[in-house]
Amino acid sequence: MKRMPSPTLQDVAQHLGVHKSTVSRAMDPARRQLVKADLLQRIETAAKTLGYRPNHAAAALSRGRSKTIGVLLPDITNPVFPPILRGIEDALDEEGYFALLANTSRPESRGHAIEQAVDRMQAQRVEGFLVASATRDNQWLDTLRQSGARIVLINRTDGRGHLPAVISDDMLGMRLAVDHLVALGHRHIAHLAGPESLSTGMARRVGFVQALHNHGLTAAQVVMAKAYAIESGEQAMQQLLALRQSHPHPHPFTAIVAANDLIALGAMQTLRAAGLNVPTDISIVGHNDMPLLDQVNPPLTSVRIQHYEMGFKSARLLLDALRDRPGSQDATVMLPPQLRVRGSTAAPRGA
Amino acid sequence: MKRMPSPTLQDVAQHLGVHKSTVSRAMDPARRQLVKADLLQRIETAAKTLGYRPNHAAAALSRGRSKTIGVLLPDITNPVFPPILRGIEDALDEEGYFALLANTSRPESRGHAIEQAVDRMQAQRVEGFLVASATRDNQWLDTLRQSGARIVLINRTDGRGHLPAVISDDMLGMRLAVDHLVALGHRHIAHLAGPESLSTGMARRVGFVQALHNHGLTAAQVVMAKAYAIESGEQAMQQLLALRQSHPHPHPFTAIVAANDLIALGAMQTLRAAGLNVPTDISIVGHNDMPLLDQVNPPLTSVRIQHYEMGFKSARLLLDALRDRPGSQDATVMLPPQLRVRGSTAAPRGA
DNA sequence: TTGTAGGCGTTATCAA
DNA sequence: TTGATAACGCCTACAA
Repeated sequence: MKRMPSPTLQDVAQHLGVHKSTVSRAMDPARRQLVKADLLQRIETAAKTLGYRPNHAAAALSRGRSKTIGVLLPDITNPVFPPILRGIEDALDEEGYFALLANTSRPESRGHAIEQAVDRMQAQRVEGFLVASATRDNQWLDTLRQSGARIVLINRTDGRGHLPAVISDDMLGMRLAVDHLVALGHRHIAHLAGPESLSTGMARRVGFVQALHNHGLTAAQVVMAKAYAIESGEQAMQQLLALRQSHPHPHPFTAIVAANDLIALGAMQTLRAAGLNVPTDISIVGHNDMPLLDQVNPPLTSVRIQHYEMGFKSARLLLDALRDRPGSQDATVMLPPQLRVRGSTAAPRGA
Repeated sequence: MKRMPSPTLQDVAQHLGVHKSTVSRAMDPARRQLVKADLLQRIETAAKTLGYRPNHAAAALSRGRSKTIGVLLPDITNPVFPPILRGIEDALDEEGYFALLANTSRPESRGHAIEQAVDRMQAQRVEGFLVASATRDNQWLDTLRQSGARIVLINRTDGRGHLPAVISDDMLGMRLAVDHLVALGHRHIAHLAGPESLSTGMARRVGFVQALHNHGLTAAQVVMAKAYAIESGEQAMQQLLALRQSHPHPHPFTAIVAANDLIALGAMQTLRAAGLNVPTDISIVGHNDMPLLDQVNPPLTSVRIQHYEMGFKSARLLLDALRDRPGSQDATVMLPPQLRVRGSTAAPRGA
């Protein structure tokens, strides 16, 4: 039959007795017009019958653009990331780009996972990076930036430097949560914070305090969960209940804002185990609005973040930056979250 | 400063006054031994100080291996796919491969989404394909196979041909579900099936009937859901209840096996709305064991599929096939599912 | 409107 | 053990 290797421009060219440059032109939408109409026609049919497929690897080498970008995220298995990734790929797809993905949180051999991934991506000559890994330890990020790489951050900001980023407005998110609870009549509200080492953990805690302040209120209590996980939520809630016992207060908290849905779910379990009812005894608001939250008992009120849009915008921002389109420099795009009110929040007892 | 483009083998070579071939050898672990020890040393330090980074695009062109494989799946946003993808990438990572991902289900311009994705992947010269898109309409898959591409299927089989595949043992899965219910005392069990157009939909329905048959039982009723979605589950359950009314039976079903968790969740909602209690009136078993199922009310008993392992094995299988290692040809690997028993199943009334 | 030549950064094959 | 040369397939000048 035919030979194994797929035909090249050269093959198509000599099949027609023309030069490969001509075929190259004919294949490029941008320069197609430079080829006479009927020749173009013949080239196209020849290409089709020979089964020609462009070799992007060769084009990449020649033009220095690989049409790939690197995406770094902790773990695609964490439900916040799939919509982000989907947004990224939908945006990249429009321009013929592919994402090279790396899950940076590996149980084994942790530590250099990120650096290795970045190395491999640079070997593949990715044109830029989308970084959703949220650790605030940034050694590698600094190195990466100094190497001149194009970078856009997702759902996190950059401590010192000013890298462009697409984030959710955590101040607003907390304001929505707090305003909702205050409107229901709550005046004593506690916060189950996320790890301070993550930028969202810190931003949401600050946002929570600020939102209360807007109402002339102060935080009833703040306890930090060790991780964004159900068990951490359980533990943190136990601490919160212990605090409540050891420091009896004339007005104990009647509502809780959690930095994350998993923390909120853990808290609900602990409350249930302690014989407290949600929402009649205590209201709870989560954060992220992950899937199936409407199916738990009670359905969890949560701050919905525009994950898909974050992914999409960040990819667009990066693509624009690669074109050196101005206006995309150092931009920090903030997306507004929305509150999804469900059954876990209600007016406090006797309100 | 230094020039923008990253240094090449040539740069490193002339920095040391040696030939680039030598540097090339020094950089390749497999041929490193052919270089004298001290020269190797000098080359390595020179490479480090110059900031040399291998250009994989060039290597790909030269060696004809891109070190990338294409992954086709409907939508990463569907919770079954993240663990599969994670498994794939963990396996690929071990060999320095990257996955190029395409979400094949696009709302707009549906139809040619898959073909376009495949085209782009072939242009990138992926070395093989991992296909988790489950439609049983296979025009494009046939074309792809005939083009000589290496393919491994995930969570689906191939109608006519015999492509290697990694699937879950759906017969066993249904047997686990049915055995569990029968052991609890159920004798009249209905099935909410998935779409017949998906291979899992069909396989699970067949498995269900077979599993009942093993006990000398026959299916109380089978209704097909239009999609793997909560709403479809609600609708299908309504049909099931209607059937139950219109055809009064001396022994109405006391348990339901759903082809999928979302269908099961929808069914639970409909049952609740109809004033029926799960599990006291009716037991329900789901399928897939998606995240947060232990948090719904009641916690859903479900057949847990080894998604991560499916991804990992499929990638390994493909990598082995690329090396022409025998034993990996036409292999169909079947992974055993497990039953996760939770609160949605109990003994039937009066048992 | 088409052809020619050279180069992108590597690897492979010889030769030295 | 190292060097020289020719691909790999495409793109971009520039020349015709």
